[in-house]
Amino acid sequence: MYNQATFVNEAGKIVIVKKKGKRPSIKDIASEAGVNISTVSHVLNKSKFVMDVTKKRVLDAVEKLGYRPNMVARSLRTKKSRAVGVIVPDIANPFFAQVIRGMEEVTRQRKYTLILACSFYNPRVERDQIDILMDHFIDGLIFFCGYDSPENVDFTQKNHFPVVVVDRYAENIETPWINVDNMLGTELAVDYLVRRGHREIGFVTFSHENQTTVRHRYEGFMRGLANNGIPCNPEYVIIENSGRLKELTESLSILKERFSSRKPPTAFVTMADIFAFALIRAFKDMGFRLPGDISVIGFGNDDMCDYVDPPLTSVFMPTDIMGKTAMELLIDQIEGREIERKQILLPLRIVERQSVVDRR
Amino acid sequence: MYNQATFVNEAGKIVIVKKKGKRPSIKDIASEAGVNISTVSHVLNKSKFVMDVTKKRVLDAVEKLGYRPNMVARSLRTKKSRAVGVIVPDIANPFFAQVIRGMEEVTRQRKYTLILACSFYNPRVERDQIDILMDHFIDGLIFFCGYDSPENVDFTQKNHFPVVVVDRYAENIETPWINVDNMLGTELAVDYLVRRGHREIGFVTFSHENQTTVRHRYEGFMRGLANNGIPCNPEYVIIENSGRLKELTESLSILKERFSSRKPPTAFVTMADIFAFALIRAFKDMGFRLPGDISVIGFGNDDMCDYVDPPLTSVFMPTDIMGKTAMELLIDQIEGREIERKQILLPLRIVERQSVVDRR
DNA sequence: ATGAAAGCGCTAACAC
DNA sequence: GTGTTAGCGCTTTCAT
Repeated sequence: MYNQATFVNEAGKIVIVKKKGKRPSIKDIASEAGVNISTVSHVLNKSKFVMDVTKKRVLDAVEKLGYRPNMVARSLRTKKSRAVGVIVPDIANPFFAQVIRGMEEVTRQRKYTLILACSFYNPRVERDQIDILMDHFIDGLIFFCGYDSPENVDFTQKNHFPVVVVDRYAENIETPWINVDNMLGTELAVDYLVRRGHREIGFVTFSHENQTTVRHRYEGFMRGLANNGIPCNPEYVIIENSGRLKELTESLSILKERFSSRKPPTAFVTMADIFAFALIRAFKDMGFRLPGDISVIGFGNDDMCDYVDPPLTSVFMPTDIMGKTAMELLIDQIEGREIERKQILLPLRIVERQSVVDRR
Repeated sequence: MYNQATFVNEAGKIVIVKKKGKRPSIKDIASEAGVNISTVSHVLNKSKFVMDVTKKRVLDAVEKLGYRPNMVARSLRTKKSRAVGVIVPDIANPFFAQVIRGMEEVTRQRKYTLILACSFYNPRVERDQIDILMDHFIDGLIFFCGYDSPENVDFTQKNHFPVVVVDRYAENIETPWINVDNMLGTELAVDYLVRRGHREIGFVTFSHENQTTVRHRYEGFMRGLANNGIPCNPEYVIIENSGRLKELTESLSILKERFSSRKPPTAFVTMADIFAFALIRAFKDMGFRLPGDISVIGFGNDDMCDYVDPPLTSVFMPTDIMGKTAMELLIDQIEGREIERKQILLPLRIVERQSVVDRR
C-alpha cells in the first residue's frame, strides 16, 4: 500500500502529504479528532446523527491526514465491495470494448470499481474467472456470452446474486438481460435489399451452433427472405468456422471458390461488418465492381464503415447505451432499487452509406 | 457472496454443492478436518511443514466443502491482494484493447486479477482512479499514458510501489517502462518512401503538445526527412486537434481544403492507421487515384489494413508482446523477482501492402 | 508437528 | 450524541 496521501489543491496541482510511515487508519482519525472510531465511522457513512461540531472535527482530521477508508477492511465487515465483475470473451473485439467503455463510465459515476475478466471464448475459463471474481467479494456480475453456457449464469442467479446478461437472451426469465434485437437487424437488412429490387441475397456468417447472437442473426435473415417470399438458396450462404472475428481466411477462400465460376447473388447480408469488409475485398480481387455488381450490407456500424470502398451501409448497434444500461441495471439491483424493466431489447436501425444500390 | 461451492468434475461437468447457508470459512475446514485453523492455513500456503496425513485431511475437507480462501480477509491481513490495476485512457481504442488482452492473459496465468480503470484522457480522472484502485489494495499498477502527467506516475513510484508504464517513456529513470520505438517507426516509414523515389512527403498527426507518443512519431518523421536531406514543407503537415481517435472531421476538411487547388505531396506518412484511412477517403473524394497519385503509409498495422482500398502498408506494433511483457514485468516486481531489464523499447517494422508505389 | 491467540481496519449492536 | 466492543476470515508469532 502507499504510505502517503495526495490531494488536488484549489490550483489544480497535486500535493503529496507524507504522513508517518503508513496510510492512516480510522484510529488515526479518531485520535486526531479526539473522538471514538465509531463516531468517525458514523460521520463517514452518515449512519447516525453526529453533532455538527464533532462532524467538522472529524472531517478536518480526514483532510489533514488524507484519510481514505480501507475498502478491504470495509468489505470484510460488510460483505460488500463496491466492485463489480465483467466477464467478456475477448476484450480486443471492438464491439465488446465499446460496450465496456459505456460500463466503465457508469461505474465511475456511481463510485464502483470494475474488475475485468476475459473468458477467451472458453466456458471453463469463464468458470474459473467467476470464482476469482467472487473471491474478491464483487457485488455483482455482468456476463457477455460468446457462446451458450447457461450453467455459469444460472448458478449465480439461483443465489440471488446480482447478475446482468449482455448480448444474449437468458433463458431463465428471472435473469435481467439487455440485448439488441439481432433477429430484427438482419430482417431489416433483407427488407432493405428487397426494397432496392434485390431477390438473390446471400449471407455470410459464423457457424452458429452455440452462439445465440449468431443464430438469431441467421434466423432474422431467413425470416426476412420468407417475409418477402424468397426461397433460400444454400449456395448463397457462407459459413466461417473459425469462430473468431478477424480470422476470416476461410470465408474469403470459400467466397472465391464458390463464385469464381458460378454467378453470385446480387446482394449480401453479413453477420458482422468485418465479413462485409472481407467480402468486398474478395469480390474486388475477383474482378467484380462494387456496389455496381454486388450490394452489401454489414452489421455493427463499425467506425471503419466510412473508410472502406464503397462506404458500408450497416445495421447500427447502440453499444454505448447497451453498456451504460447494463451497468445501471446491475448497480440498481445491487443497491436494492426497484427495477421497472429487467429485460431490455434495444431496437436497431440501418445506417445508409454507399454499398447498396438498386438492382439494375 | 454466493453461498455454494462449485466444481468441475472429471467429466467436465459443473457440479453445484449447496452447503449450509454461507460460503465456508477456514474455521469450517478446520472443524471438518479436526485440526486448528492455523494448520489449515499452513497447508494452503505451504508456509510450514505439515504431516502428510494431516495435510490430506485438510485437503479433503477443502474439496468436500468447496472451500476457497477469502481473498478480502487475506488481503486485510497481508496487505496483498493478487490484484493489479490497469489505467488506460480509452478502452475502446483498439490499440489499448489489444494490449490489455495480452495483459489479461498473463494475469490469468499467474493467478492475479485485473482491475481496469479508464482515465478518459483526463489527468484528474486518472488521479481519482488511482485512489480507488489503491483503496482496493492492488499490488501494482500499469499506466497507459494518453498524455504527459508525470505526477501520477511519480507519486506511486516514490513509494516503491510496483509500477510499469506503457506506451510512454517515463522520465524517471527508476520507473520500468515498455514501449515501441515510435521515433524509429516514422523514421523507417520516411526511409521506405524515399527508397521508393518520393521526396515530397506529408504527415498527418494529432496535435502533439502533451502526448509523448505523438511527439515522438512527429520527431521521427522530421528526422527521417533530415536523414535524407529533404526539407520539411509545413504545408504538407496536417494536424488534427480533436485529440480523440476517430473524430477526424477536422483533418478530413483540412486535407480537402488544402489540396483542392494546391498540388499535394506524392506520399504521406500518418500518425495512425485511422488517419491513413481517412486520408485515402479524402483524396478519393477529390478525384485522386490511389496509390497511383498518392502513396500512403500508416502506423499500427490495424486489422483493417487488409480491407481498405488500396490495402494499407503500415508500421507493425507488437501489441500482444507489449501487454504480456508489461504484465510480466509488473508481477515480477510485485513478487520481488530480479528483473534484468526494466526499460524495454520494442523494435518496429513495416508490413508491406499496396498503398505505396514507386514515384513515377 | 500442531494449537492458541492476537490483530489487520472497519461496522454495527449495544451501552451509557 | 458518543463510546465500547465483538467479530468479519485470515496470517503469523509464540507456545506446547
